[in-house]
Amino acid sequence: MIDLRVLRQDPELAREAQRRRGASPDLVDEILALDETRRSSIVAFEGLRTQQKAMGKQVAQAKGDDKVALLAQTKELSQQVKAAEAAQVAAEAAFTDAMALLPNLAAPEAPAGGEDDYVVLEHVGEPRDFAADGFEPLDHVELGKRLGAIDIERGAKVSGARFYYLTGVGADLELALVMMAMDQARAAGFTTMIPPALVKPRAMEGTGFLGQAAGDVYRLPEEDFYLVGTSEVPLAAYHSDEILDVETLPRRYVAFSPCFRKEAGSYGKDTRGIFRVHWFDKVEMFTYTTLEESFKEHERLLGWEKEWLDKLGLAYRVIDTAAGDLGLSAQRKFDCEAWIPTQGRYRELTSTSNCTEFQARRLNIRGRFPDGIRPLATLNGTLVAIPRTIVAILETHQQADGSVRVPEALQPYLQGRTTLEPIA
RNA sequence: GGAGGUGUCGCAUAGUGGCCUAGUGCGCCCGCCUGCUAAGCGGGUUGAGGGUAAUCCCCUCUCGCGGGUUCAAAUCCCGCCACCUCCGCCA
Repeated sequence: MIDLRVLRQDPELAREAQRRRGASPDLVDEILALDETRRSSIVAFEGLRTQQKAMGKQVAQAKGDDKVALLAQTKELSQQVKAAEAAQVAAEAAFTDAMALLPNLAAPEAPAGGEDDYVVLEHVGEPRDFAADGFEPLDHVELGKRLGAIDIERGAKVSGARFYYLTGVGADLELALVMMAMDQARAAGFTTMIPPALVKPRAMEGTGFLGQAAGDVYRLPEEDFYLVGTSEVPLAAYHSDEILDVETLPRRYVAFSPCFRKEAGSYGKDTRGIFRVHWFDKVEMFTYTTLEESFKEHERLLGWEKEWLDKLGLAYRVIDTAAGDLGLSAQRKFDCEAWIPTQGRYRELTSTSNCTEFQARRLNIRGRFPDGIRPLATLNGTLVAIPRTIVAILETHQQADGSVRVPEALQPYLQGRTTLEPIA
């Protein structure tokens, strides 16, 4: 939810933001009209309620015939109050529903347009030149098989398409990556968290995942639970309905959790291997801070993501996502895309979003400032999404004999192994 | 899953239909007093929304949440949620 005051004072700002996302600006005017209706219904209700309270006092003190007469009057007034209250509740709901549809206002710096209108901010490292090394790179599916690291056939047998087992050194690799990521985050001052992966609708709705992304979310209708697609959800909802002292900010959390995604609408995309799957584990960074600080914090989160990819020896580029590709909650988003040798292109490995006060308004997360109470800003950033990172590592660091070199920083977490060798 | 209990303004409590505009104590904040501190004295101290551009002021809502009964609900009734105790089941 965006700031209603801003919307009232400068609706053109919001209309323009909608246009830059490729969305309709009419929603803004719809909301303003509903806000007017809502306010007049409040005035009407409060007036009647004040009358009712005054008469209630008279009734309490009156006796005999006076009381009987007063009761007849208050009875009628009571009906009016009820009607006015119902009208007010309805107006409020109509307003809130419309407001929930309005995405965050994209940052002025975010490029206008859709998915393909991103701006490349920088390239780090050079894609590996396999021609110079004198061999054709294998893809991660083949490498995973030879190393005994990834079992896709049995994943499909047990759970279906887009499922997999990490086995042997593959499983070791996940645990190593998780520990290494946690160590980096802990050193940066993050509090380690293991959050629930099943959440109630409020948490999902509040983080903005029941908007356009709703089709991608698994739901347990029997219990009215959702399976989270990212630990951003339980981390954002962690402080819902709380007022945090501003001196305790920023609050930085890093969570390990499974992530579940239907991947609806991506039929035929990335069907080979474990690049796009229904379930994976992820280590996610999350920050609560002030709106003013959020922009610098966003840069810091990006910095930690880059530090991470640097340590893994991956070539990547950083993109500034276009307004239309921001999702409901984000004001600005940077993606780090690593070079995947057998795909011959850069693919998203991590993503960091500044949601400004958008999620905080929906989840009622506020800060106590010297001059009052205001919503906080929330930000999130991937440290490591396991399968994609494994894909990038295996393909990038493979050697002619089918073995894979282990990046130096990762070696201590893999029992000192410097290479992963094919089995049998 | 079953039985019972509890849920009031940061904490602890009072409040069994109208004088509750929710009292009191503790804590906290401001001031006074005071060699310093403590004590004492006075005032303030939930949050949301509306009137307003407004940190003043006025009003409405807020006693776990949602319904209902009533002219009137913290109080009575129903449903839900959370926590506690016990039983069952289970990794």
